[in-house]
Amino acid sequence: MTRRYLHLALPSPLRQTFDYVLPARMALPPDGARVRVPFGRQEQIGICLGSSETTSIPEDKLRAATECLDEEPALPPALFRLCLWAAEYYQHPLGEVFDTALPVLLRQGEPVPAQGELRWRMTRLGELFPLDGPIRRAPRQIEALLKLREFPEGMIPPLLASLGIERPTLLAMEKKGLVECITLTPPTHETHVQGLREPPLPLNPAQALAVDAVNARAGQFHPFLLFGITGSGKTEVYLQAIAAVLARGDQALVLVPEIGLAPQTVARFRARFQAEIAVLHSGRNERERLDAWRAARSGRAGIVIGTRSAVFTPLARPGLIIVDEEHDLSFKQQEGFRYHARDLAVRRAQLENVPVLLGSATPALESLHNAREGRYELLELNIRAANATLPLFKLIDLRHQAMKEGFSEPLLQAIRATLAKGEQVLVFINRRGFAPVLMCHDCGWQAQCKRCDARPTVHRNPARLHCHHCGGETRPPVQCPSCGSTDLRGVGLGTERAEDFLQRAFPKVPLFRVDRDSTRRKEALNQLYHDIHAAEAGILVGTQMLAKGHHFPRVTLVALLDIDGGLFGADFRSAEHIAQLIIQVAGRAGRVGRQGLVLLQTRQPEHPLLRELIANGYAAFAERVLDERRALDLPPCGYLALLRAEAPDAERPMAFLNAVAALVEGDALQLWGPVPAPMEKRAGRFRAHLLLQGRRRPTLHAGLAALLPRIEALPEARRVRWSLDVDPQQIT
DNA sequence: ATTGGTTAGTCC
DNA sequence: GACTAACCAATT
Repeated sequence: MTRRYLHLALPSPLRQTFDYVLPARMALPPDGARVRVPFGRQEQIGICLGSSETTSIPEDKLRAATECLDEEPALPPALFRLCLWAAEYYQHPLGEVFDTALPVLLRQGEPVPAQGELRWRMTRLGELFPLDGPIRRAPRQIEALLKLREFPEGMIPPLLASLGIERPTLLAMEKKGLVECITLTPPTHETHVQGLREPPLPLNPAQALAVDAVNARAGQFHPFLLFGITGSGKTEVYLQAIAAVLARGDQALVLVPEIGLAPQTVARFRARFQAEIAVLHSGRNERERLDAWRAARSGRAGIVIGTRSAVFTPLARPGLIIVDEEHDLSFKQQEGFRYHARDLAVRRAQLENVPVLLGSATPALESLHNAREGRYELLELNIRAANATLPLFKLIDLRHQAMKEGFSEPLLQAIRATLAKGEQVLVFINRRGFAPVLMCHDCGWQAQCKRCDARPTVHRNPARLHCHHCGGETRPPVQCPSCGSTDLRGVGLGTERAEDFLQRAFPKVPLFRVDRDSTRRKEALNQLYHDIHAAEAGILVGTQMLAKGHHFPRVTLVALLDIDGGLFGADFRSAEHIAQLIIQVAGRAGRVGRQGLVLLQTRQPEHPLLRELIANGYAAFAERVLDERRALDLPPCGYLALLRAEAPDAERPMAFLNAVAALVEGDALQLWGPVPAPMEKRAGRFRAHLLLQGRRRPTLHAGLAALLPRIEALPEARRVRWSLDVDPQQIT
């Protein structure tokens, strides 16, 4: 009899598979099933990739698999193939890809189907057992036997306990073979509840067109880009497209940015649909995640809403995938397996044969490019719902302006006028804390983080120097360590200082600060939103948090205090990101029939991209940026991968990357670097990177696939922590 | 002499 | 990544 060998992916950073002997007692596991195996001197759970009758591993190294955990694969075929594809595309070890795709409890060996209900039931012997036989001196057992004969389907433990039948009695009877304990396995495929709780809202023609377009592609792969200005009713398009999916008995998967999964988002879905909604985000514990995962896989949940990693949730009957705010950076995992959930969602839709809908008011240039090249169908929503007009943009030239704590006089006048009308003002600053730098007024000394090449931010209440890069906190010095002066001052502007200043400038006006520090406490954010809605005139000061998701109907003036940093960032995507931020923040204003005003303070009022954005909108801006990208072969018109390395000293990362650079032959891949990272030292480690550029996607990928085994073989590779980032979003 | 820190090699 | 053996060093 020939032996079979299993090929397994194990959860380790090794880019290879491992072969094990399939023991005679074990049935052949299907692809995607979990198999427990000995690995080194410990045990691991691997994923089955297939089997064969031969192996290249010498006999003395081979070991036998311990057990198979799944009759049906833990990862259904489409997801299994998505993982294989992703491992290849991102050049990441397959075992770690599976690790990301599966809930932690499944990786630890929990069964895939939900644990069934426990029941005690009579056996065949028990049915026929004479009561005057050997049992006659055990009255409790007789009592139990009589009761169980009334319930041939078995009885649940609480019911037995209520009748005074105890567990020890049952265990004794089990030993004699009179009763047995069974678990009822729930059906693997369930159907979700259908129907609406509330009627759909009426659609404008553009929305109706979008819903019809998506519905027309049911059951086939077709990517859509829903480009809808803020307030144009994208969510209603999602809801009605989902309604059609549910009516067919299928399921919808909705991916949202990390911040987007606020309770009110889920509440809106729950209010509309009767179907069970499985919610997956970082705030849920492992048990809740597994429950949601099972509800999705069994088909019981009609809708699955989740953040990035929810793209790996199995669906019994997939019908539609939606990625809301598809431009959002939180869809890209920034460590370990650096996948992009939006891109995987498109690939998954292809494997599942379902349409995929990417929605945004400020689409990523990648997506706009795909739409322009005809790979995605563009659906546009240009009209704001509820008769709201678009806000008016104005630049405030900060040159030759007297400034008060970051506020120019024209801005203060506009704030005053808005408050006088009983309306609200939103002040956006992309920096939390009091001031970004602590400086000595006498000698110019600046506080420096010990573990990073960065200056810690000054915070008040409590007074702290807080490094936002490593999380380190210290007490601010009383005296300058350099000259001994006590005149240490915070320089620059953060949300705390703006709050301080505005409180003094407008003492009678309610003021709300919205940033990570003011909303750290659970429920604090909801309370803030509630208070803001309840207030009349008022000022909101905050960071990016104000730009995402939530809408403030009373805000008619939006002020962005300093956009110049974003316009000239180190990253080639800086302009794109600041434009998205400007449009998203502006979108918070003026929806209730009142014209909103957006004021941008800048020292670069002539900046051509900025002028294009505020004069002609995001689409026109994007066209110009795309032209620039094309000229430089930058994404989405060229393709990048970033090889990062870090170590406790500055030499080893550079030595490693130089060794890698020496491996690259031919001119298919252009190399940029290696160079130290923009912030070389971070959290006590020195970082450097090497950028690889290919003019075409297949060129880049072929180059990477050839390069990786050779990188792994480098002795320098063992002396650094290195990682490859395919399609990097942030070059930092 | 011990222990602690680093390095290189293995894991089917 | 987890683990181990081997090596070197400076602390009892």
